[in-house]
Amino acid sequence: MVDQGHDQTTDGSPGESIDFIREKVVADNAAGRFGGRVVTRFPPEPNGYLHIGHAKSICLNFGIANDFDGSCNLRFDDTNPETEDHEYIEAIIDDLAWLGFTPAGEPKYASDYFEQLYTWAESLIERGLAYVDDQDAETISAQRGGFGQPGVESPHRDRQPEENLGLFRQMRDGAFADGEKVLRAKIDMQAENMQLRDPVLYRIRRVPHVRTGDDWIIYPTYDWAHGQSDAIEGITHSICTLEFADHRPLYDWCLAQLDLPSDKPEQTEFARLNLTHTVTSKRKLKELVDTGSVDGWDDPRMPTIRGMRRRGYPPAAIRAFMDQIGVAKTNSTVDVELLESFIRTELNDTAPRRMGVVKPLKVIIDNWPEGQVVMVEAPNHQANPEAGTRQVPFSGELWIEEDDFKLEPPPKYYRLSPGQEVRLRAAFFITATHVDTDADGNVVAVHCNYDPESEGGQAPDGRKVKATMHWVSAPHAVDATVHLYDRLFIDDPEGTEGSETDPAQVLNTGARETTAAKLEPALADCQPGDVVQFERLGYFAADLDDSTVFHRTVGLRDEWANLQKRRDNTQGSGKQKGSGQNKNKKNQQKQKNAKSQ
RNA sequence: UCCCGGGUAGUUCAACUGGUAGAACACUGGACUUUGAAUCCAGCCGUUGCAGGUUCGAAUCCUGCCCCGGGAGCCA
Repeated sequence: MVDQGHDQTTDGSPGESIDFIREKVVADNAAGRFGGRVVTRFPPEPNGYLHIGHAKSICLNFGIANDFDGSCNLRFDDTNPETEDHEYIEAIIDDLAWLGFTPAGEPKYASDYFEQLYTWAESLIERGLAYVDDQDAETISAQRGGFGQPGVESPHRDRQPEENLGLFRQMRDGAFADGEKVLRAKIDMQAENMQLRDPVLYRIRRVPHVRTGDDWIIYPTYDWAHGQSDAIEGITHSICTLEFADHRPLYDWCLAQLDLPSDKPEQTEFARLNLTHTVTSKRKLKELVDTGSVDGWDDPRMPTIRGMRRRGYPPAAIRAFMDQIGVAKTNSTVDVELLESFIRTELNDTAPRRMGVVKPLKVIIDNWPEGQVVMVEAPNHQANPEAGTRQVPFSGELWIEEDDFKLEPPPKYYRLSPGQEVRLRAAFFITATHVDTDADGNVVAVHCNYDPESEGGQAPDGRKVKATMHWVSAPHAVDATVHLYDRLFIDDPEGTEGSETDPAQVLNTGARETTAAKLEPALADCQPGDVVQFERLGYFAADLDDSTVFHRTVGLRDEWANLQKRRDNTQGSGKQKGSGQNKNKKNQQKQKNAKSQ
């Protein structure tokens, strides 16, 4: 298994802190359960693209397999032909590989087991443990009862095995219309756990299946397929999210009815990942795509694997993040800032440094010899001399960042302003003298003088400047389109989960700002997907299709921006940070409770 | 209303299963700096949901309560 970045091995030695699932595995191994084998699986339904939430499950399942010298399968849970598609299968295989994980053997499919599942269903019927019900979905649902309310047994519940077997075979052979009959497990209509009130095992659906085409018109439900698929593949630890906890008794019941060659797999649930400012609901993400709120599943603003890939997130950083947040049963919301901090940490080590001006302002050096161009040598990575240097052209006409000049500098501003001397990175000291303005009084160019003695960025007299700024020589600049991103969602969008709030309402329509940037010539050599640091601005990824387009992966930490934000906050509205949100959440919950009672 | 799960710094997780509640991120300050970055040091943050009980000693065990999440698809 390919597995960069996971050097952690777990032997359960005391002092080492491991999550509750790994603890369980350690205990199982110590007890000799499963003969010491550890086999997990990642079981997506191929009905959408993978997102950051799936990445947690992937890292968990593959991580455990790796830690315990086991293996992890990729299995498509393709039991519902209505929503599934090849497009998704291929994308999932691709995304998984990109994340850095290699499944054991070929991808598996629940549909590979349809025949076996069918045979097992017949054996259930023969033993009087399942029956064919003629009632429609609405009736079955009503009879199921409610929380604390008794269930009502179907009039067909006591059909004899021979009759059930005949009907079930007719179901498979097409004698009935879609929805006319179902196969149900005969468990307990009074069970406190709703999942046990005679759950549906098979339904009739005349929809071509991605893989089996028209071979079948009856399809097993999740509950009848999942545990058995695990068992067939010899899965030992079946790890899923919390909402399946109520299904566990059913998972166990199904397996208990069957004669299995090996130990029964064990289901364990963990809390799914919630991120602030992020939606991780397939339905809502699809809505964003369908309504054109984003460019597609791979829009760099999307929390999909493909979105993050286009955005320039390194897979190693995503893995490290998942290791850090750990695994628990507590419902929790992780701050996206933590993810971003891992992205920065990784990119800080790996991304070559370059200069790019994202919002250009013209600088004219009045005392620069007309037409002269010199090459200056700039390091590719300050902290890593092995990364080498590059030659960057310098001339009398430059682009600098709009934010780096102020006609009237605020306190503690030590970038360029009239009379202020600054260093241009790896080049010269310059001092602003005067500006050109347009008819509206906007600054269109800053005139400066340079110090010829300061070549390379150091004055012979040893005088210091407070600011070092990036720049690009105007005649040599490479034009590029740069996308700057903000959070896709203004507020915590998962707070609206359960209500019918349109994700579009919390959508930050200003999440993408596009600028015409001026880049140093070396940036023309970027290959699609390359991620570099534009010094002082952040990390930028060359687009996968067009490497003259750059996406800002993540900005650098910016203390100057923080300082200004704080200044604004203390001056203006004294808005509290967390309390408002919490209150909203509580109110929503109250409303929700009121509704359901 | 019934069942299941959960509640520990701002956030995510720890706490060798009864022995001084720690780490990361965030935040604050300092050092260094040709990125207001990175790096390095230091600091701040806790009535462990609440109230009782057992104990020399409780985040941990017991009782009651509160709050949050999930569950009544022929979705997964």
